[in-house]
Amino acid sequence: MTPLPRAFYQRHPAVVAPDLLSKILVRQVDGITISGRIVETEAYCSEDPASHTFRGMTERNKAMFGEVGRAYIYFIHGLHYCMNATARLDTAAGGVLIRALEPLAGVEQMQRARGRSELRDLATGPAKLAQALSIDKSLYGADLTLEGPLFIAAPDIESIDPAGSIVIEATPRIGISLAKEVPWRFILKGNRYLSR
DNA sequence: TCTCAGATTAACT
DNA sequence: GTTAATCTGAGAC
Repeated sequence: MTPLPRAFYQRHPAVVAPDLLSKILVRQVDGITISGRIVETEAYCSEDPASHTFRGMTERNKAMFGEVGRAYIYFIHGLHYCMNATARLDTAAGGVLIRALEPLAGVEQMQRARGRSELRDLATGPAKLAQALSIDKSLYGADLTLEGPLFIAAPDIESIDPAGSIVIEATPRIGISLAKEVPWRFILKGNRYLSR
C-alpha cells in the first residue's frame, strides 16, 4: 500500500476529485487497519460560493489554505464529522470531500463503530464513513501522504478490476444551497456503495 | 416522500 | 441574538 504523493493533490480540486475514485482510504487505529475504496467525492475551492473557504480563512477551515494532501475535518449540524483531502492549484484554498466508501478491510471494526452490520450502511455517506473509520478532530491536518493513522493509497495492482468497468460520472453536489448546478460531485457509476 | 431531533461553528443582523 | 450548514436516523404517512 503506497500513499499517493503530495503532487497528486497539487492540482485543481475538480481534477483531483474524480482521480480519487477507486483509490483506497486507510485508517490505522489501535493496531487495526480499516480501509475502503473511495466511490464518491465532491470538489470545493475558494472561488466557489458553496465552499467553507469562500469567505476567507477561519479557525475551522484553515487546513484548506495550508499544505495540500492533508485532512480537513469539520463538525457539522452539531453531531457529525466529515472529511476532506486538501487540494489546490492557483486558488487560495481547496479540498475534496470524501462522501462514500466501499468497505474493504476492518469491516468488523466499522460495524462496531457504526453499530450496524449491513455493509451498505457502513460508509455510504460523508458522516457515516467518518464514524466507521473513527475520524474526529484529533486527525485534523493529518498528512495523507504518509503511512500514518490516516492516508490515501493507490490500490494494489492485483485488486484493480480487470474488466476495467470503471465509469466515472459527474453530477451536481449534494446538501449545498449555493452553486447547485456545478457538476463537481464524482461517482463510480452503478457502484453499490454510493450515498444515494 | 416527508419531517424532525440532534446541538457546534460561524456568518449575519 | 438568530440562522443555516459539505448530515443521519427514526418515525409518520
